[in-house]
Amino acid sequence: MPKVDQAHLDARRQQILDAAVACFARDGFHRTTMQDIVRQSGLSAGALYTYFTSKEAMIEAIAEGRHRRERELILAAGQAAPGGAVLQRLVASFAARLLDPAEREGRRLSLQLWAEALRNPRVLRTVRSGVDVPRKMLTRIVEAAVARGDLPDDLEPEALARVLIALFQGFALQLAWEPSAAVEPCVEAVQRLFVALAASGRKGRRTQGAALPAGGV
Amino acid sequence: MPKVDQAHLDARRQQILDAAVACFARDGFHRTTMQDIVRQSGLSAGALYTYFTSKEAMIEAIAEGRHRRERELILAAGQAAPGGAVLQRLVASFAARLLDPAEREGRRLSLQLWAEALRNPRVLRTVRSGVDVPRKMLTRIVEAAVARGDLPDDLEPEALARVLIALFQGFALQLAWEPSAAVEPCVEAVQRLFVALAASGRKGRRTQGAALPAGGV
Amino acid sequence: MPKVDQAHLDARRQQILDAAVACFARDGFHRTTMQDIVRQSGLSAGALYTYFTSKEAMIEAIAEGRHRRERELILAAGQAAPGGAVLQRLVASFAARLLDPAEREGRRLSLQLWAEALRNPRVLRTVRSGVDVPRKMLTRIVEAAVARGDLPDDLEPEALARVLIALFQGFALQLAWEPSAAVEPCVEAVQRLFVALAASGRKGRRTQGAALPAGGV
Amino acid sequence: MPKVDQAHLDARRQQILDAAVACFARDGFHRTTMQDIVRQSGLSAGALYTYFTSKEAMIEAIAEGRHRRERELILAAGQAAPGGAVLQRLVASFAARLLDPAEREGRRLSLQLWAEALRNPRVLRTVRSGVDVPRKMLTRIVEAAVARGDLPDDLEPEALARVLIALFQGFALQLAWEPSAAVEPCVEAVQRLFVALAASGRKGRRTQGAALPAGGV
DNA sequence: CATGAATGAGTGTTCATTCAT
DNA sequence: GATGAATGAACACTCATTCAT
Repeated sequence: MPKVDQAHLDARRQQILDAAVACFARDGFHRTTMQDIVRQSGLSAGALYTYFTSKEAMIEAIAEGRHRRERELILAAGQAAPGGAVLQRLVASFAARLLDPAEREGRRLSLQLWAEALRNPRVLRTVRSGVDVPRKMLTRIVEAAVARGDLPDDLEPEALARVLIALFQGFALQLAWEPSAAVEPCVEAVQRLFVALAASGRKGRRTQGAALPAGGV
Repeated sequence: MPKVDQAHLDARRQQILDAAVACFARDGFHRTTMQDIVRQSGLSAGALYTYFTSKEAMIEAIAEGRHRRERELILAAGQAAPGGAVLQRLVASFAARLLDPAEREGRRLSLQLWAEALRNPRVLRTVRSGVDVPRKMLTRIVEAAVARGDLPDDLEPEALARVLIALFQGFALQLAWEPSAAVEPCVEAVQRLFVALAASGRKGRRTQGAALPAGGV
Repeated sequence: MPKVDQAHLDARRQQILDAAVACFARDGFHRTTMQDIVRQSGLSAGALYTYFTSKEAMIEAIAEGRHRRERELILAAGQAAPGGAVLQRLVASFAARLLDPAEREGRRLSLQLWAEALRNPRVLRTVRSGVDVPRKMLTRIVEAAVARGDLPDDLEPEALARVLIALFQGFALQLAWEPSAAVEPCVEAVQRLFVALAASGRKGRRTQGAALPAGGV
Repeated sequence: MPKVDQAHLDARRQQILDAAVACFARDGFHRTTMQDIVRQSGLSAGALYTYFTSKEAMIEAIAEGRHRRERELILAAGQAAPGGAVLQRLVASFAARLLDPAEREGRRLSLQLWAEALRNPRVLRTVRSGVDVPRKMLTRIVEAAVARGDLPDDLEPEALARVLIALFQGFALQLAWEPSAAVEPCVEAVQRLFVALAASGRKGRRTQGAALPAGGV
């Protein structure tokens, strides 16, 4: 009986998603035809529709997958770096992803998803939840830093969280258009900004960030 | 008498571009049909092709127009605010555009263009030049601030320029998905970051930014 | 300006409908592809969709056209034959259509429509209205005959109307499957049935139908 | 041990046909997918093809089954009512089937088959033989009635047989589109027609039909 | 210059059928 | 015998573009 095991089904599904991701990152959603994905996946048109009800559903599944992973990475980063210097460590972890060439495809895909979100409410929901969860976590981290006296207490923690996200996505954009852009100095600049902010809140003390190596990305 | 004066031609061309912008911002490039633009513009299909050789050409013209205006705005902002506190004034000017509801359509359109840039080399060139020119200008402004001693001299001016652009575009993204997002506190946070950075470079002096009103956007 | 006149548009529409009728009568609705109609009509796929929003819409338009014509024919037949012997004349007019070889395509098409009516509520409505109107007219004719004493007064006029319709459609079916079937003797038999019924209601009088020539179809 | 007894095979075959009949009557042949029948039958796609070589073969098997049963019913009706008043009894037996709500599905199916017959020669042959056999039997019955003097001797027996069939199928059509149509008065009218015809052949005698109860369906 | 009917290659999707397990 | 995942040729329909008027 070809009642194939779940692992096989999952593998096929992933095979299709991988092919779709490759096509979408290369050509965008709308310039990618189902035939492109058929060719890329090595499967048949019919097979694609056994696993996904439509091209749209594929886009949504990819958005979902990407943003779930996004959330997991950021939650892991947040938990891995408790106590002082969390923000710097988070920035460093963001930076690492920006610099990873293996993430280039993903960044192109994200950009497509961001644009798609304006038209597809399902994608919008996914994109927003992929941003909301990190924001909440970053907000809590900032709150903790403020409580410890590592950051001034007269600014909104959520605003700072949004600033971090804007920076991350803004650099992702610049890298998408210009993969050779030099991000390291930017990361350094961002670190300096946060170190300076931290210092501005604790006049007399040594800044915590000073403990980090200079280019500590 | 097909001879028609240039003003008429320009007006027609703009009429088409306006219609196209409205459609593209609403539905994205690929979900907008030429018929949509025909309807929106009140002209005929044939007329569209008298002024633009293809849909692609329309997208490129729009990209070109948007980024020319972008460059002009930022150059104006840079020239209008020479001397001390330029950075803060620039951030304030960015913020004003982010907060302007009339710019919402433009932000949606930009997002579409950013995604399109990944596929269309002409659009990519336009988008990049729309970012490069401001970056160069910002770099010079930062260099001047460093020279004046308003910013630490051990960070790359261009990196700081990129940080500013990343912030602006990052917030544009967040606003595109969530138009009701509270940006003012974020702008305030950004101002604080730059004020702190400025202060960190001049231990003994009064920070230049302190002269700005607290929520000085 | 290719703003073509209404006559041209109507002609084109009819050209498409004619092609569709030919295909549908030959192959049925579901075995006819749009490409078949494209070929048959000599137009392009796109042109078809300028005039009809879908294949379904074409079927409905054809149903509508057929049944409008049906109604008109029967109303004309009813009005053309007032007074005595109306029923016989009506039967003769039905028979003439059944015997007309030019109607063969139409009968095949009707059969397709009858089957389609079971699935498509719009077609059902059209088919039913194509039957209801004639039935009402026939009912009134029978009522008049009863009033004149040409038919017994103890049977429901509408029932007799339904009998006539059943006969007509039943023979249309038999002819669709077996175009060479001999209908004339059947028509004669039907005439005899109605003559006999008329006679049974007026014991003493000469039957009106007897005035008709023996094979008077 | 794929060896399975014949009863099992027959049951499976019937299970599939029942499911197919239900689907076809509901949705028509072309709108019914094999998956629909798979679901309805509770079997697998593969199983269907163990018992039938194609969807077409299933339609033909159903046509065959229906028309065999049809023939049997009518033969039984003819044999069960020998002697006088056969025609009335036959009409009554037809009417009983028309009025049986359990036959509604069958009528819808027949209508599909009639339309399909125009395209599929095998189905056409089956449909025609499903009509030919009854017609021959009816013809013989009419001939006997004529011989007995119960019907005029100057009309073709086969024509009268065709009239009966046309009536039966014509009413089946009307009921398929309008299940609530009142057939009883129509049956009564048909009976009256035949009684009158019988009477017209035997001026002086009591009509045979008069022995039947008034609404004797 | 303007029109809009016409084009036809290309799209996403379906579904009868097969066959490895 | 039974399964159901896989196939791929078709399908209805779209839409950027053209060109006769």
